[in-house]
Formats: sequence, C-alpha cells, structure tokens
Amino acid sequence: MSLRHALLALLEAGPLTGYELAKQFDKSVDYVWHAQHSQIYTELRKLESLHMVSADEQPRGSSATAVKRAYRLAPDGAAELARWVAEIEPKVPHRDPWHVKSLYLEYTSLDQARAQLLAHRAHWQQVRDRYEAHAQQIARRDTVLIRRRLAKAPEDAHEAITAYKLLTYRSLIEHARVEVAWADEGLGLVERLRIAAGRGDRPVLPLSR
Amino acid sequence: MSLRHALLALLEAGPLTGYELAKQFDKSVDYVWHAQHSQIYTELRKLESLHMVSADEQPRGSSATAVKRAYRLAPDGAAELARWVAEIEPKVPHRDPWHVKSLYLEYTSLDQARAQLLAHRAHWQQVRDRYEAHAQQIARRDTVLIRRRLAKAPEDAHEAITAYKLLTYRSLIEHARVEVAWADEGLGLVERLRIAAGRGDRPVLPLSR
DNA sequence: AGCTCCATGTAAGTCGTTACATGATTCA
DNA sequence: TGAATCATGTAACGACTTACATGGAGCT
Repeated sequence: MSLRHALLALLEAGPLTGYELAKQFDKSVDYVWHAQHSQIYTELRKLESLHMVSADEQPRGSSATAVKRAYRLAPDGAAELARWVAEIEPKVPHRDPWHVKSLYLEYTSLDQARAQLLAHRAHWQQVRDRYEAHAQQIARRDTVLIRRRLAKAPEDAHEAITAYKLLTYRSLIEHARVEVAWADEGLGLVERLRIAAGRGDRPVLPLSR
Repeated sequence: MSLRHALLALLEAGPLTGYELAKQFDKSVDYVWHAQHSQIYTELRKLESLHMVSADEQPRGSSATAVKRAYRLAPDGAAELARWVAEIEPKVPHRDPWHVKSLYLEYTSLDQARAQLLAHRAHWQQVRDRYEAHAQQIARRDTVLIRRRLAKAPEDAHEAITAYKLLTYRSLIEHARVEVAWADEGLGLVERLRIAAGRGDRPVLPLSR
C-alpha cells in the first residue's frame, strides 16, 4: 500500500495530472519506492473509485478526442493519509537478492566475486551521489514540490516539512555510504583469499562433480 | 528468483525433505530473504519439474498413506546455481514502506512521530541482536548447515565458505546499527521541534480543512 | 519527415501473501 | 486426551513487471 499513500501525499501538495504526478514521483518518492508509470495510472484510477481522489477531465491540445485528467486529493484520501502516517506498521521482512548471493560467493571464482563487489561498490557510490544531490535540493528548498508544500503550509510547519525529508535522505545516504565501505571490506577479503589460494580464476568450491 | 537459488544453495549442502529444508531456511536464508513454508513447497515442486532438484518419496511413520519427499540437488540445479552466483544482476530498486512514511511525518503529531521512531529503534535493536547471535554461531561453525557444508568441502575452501557468510552478516549488522543510530537522530529532531512548537499532541500540518 | 515529449492506458504473467485444509506422530 | 510438532499442500487474491498500444504536440 505504499504506492497508494505516496500518491496521496504527492497530491496533498496540490492537484496534478497523471503524467505530471508520475514525473514528480520519479523525482521524489521514487528514491524510496519505485513504481512504473503504468502502475501509477492504474492506482490513480483505483483511488478515484475509492473516492480518495477526484479527477477533472481536461481537453488536451485542439482536438476533441485527446484528454488529460487532473487529480486532486479528496476528503476521504486526506483522512486515509492521516490515518496511515499515524499508524505503526509491522516491519516488512528483509529481502535482498544481493545478500543471498553474497552468502554463497564460494560457488564462484575469486575473480568473479571481485567483479561482483566492484559492481556493488560502483552502484552504491552512484546512488549515494544521487541521494546527496537531492538532499541538497531539499535543503535549499529548491524543488517544485517542496515550494508548493511550503507555499500552502503555515509558516510554523515549514521547518518540520523539510526536516523530516532531510532526515529520511540522511538515512538513505548513510545506508549507501555503509554499502560502499562494506564493498571495500569485501574486496579486502577477496584479496586475502587470493593470496592464500595463489590464483582466482576457478570456483573456490566447484559444483560439478 | 532469489528463493529459487537460495533453495538450490541449501540443497547443495546435502539432501533434505521439504519440511527440514523449510526449517533450515528459517534459521539461515530467512535473515536475508523471507519466505513462507507454503511458498517453499510450491517452489520445490517447480524446481523438480525443471529437473533442477530430484525428489525421493519416503514413507512417513507406519501408515501407508503418509509420505515425505527428500529433495536433492540435480546436475541442472548445480549448473543453474553456478551460473547465478557468477551473474552480475541489475540492482533491484529501493523500496521501503518506512522511508516513504518518514518522508511525511509532518502529517501526524510530534507524539506520534516519536512513537514511530521508538518502534523503529526497538525493531532494529532486536534485529541487530538476532543477526549478531547468528553471526557468532557461524564464526564458531556451530550450525547444522555450516557443519554439513564444511564436512563435504575440501579443507582449502573452509575459510572462504565461512568468511563470505560472516561478511554478509556484518553488512546486515552494520545496517541495523545505522538504523538504530538514525532513529536516535530522528528522536532528537522531534524533541527540537517539540520545544519550538510548545506541544506535540496535534498534527504539525493538519490535513482536514 | 522524423524525433522527443506529452498523455493514458491494457494484457499477460510472476512472485508473494493470507487463509485454509488435512492428517500423522510423539509425548505428557 | 490433547498439544506440539511433523509434513505437505491448495485457493484466492494483491502487487508489481514487462511488453505492448495509441495518438497528439512541438520542434528541426
């Protein structure tokens, strides 16, 4: 249900068409909850049928056939958003394909394990940069969404609105930092194993027998 | 496909019945990839139909009706396992319901935000303890699975087998540690906001208007 | 004339969840 | 006799993915 509540939260900042919403989504929530545009459109229709958002069909261009739909948060949606933020949800079980693989790297060669760790490191380095750039945008209050939120919120809420977002991104940045440091630790391990083994081109524990 | 490969990796340590496998799963892989027993049984049947595992039906107890099925890794499964460990998979997009909520804590009261963070802290503290206990078991080479693996593996692979698992658990432990520290940071933020606001029982940014 | 962006979806399929269903064995 | 554990599933549903489909608008 995270997608649902993310959409409600985005619309709380003001009405948006499906497409605009999807684009704002990609530049904000997508960092913590990825979704395809096709899924966003589907969920918006569902939210509409539940009366949590209302849609306003608008003509698009000059032709009479093409339309776009502007969505706005409905009272039921606002109530659901408030309920959800207050609710303490059970934590979702950990589930990470990489961690299951790193558990069993002995089934491949040290060379390949090293390649895995280098890819891991590069990925998180990149992710960290993106998080950091976005966090700075928020700190500068320099995104469309943040500006809209602050414009319609009372002055005394501005600090909390940005602080919670920055807090969240600090968590993500820290997580990315830890992944990079951990990859380095893993690379160190592989090098030690390589010295002990003398070579690194064969599976440490061969599977075909 | 992580469940699939985790099951193959478990069976590589030796044959197991579905039930035994599910129990070993809960005590090992489940830390990084949760699955229900019902799903494990289903996946084992699928793996059998793909010839990646073979099943040996055994009578159970004295009656003729009750049976259990012992699974073992088949050559196709071993090949698939080797292929998967070497493969560098695209990283899955980040997706965490808590992070989407922490982005929008302004829609609830400071009291409730504090309760959320306390629950978060308690959860990760507990998770960290479990990870640490398990990591120590592995370091002592004191689990059924590790003993089986080491027993059938050549001596020169023992170090890598345990080291990769410990490396993985260090990542998990570090992650849990970071979550706890971050919750404390969040609690500090909430206290500062409370001092500024004077009270904490009302939504910082009310949604009903 | 063709490319990029705007704009909205459908369809099929996979993975996972939740709840249910059934029956045997072991031990207090 | 009843509880815990052993043992194996099915059914319905929900969330998400991948691929496909369609067409307008604006610019070069």
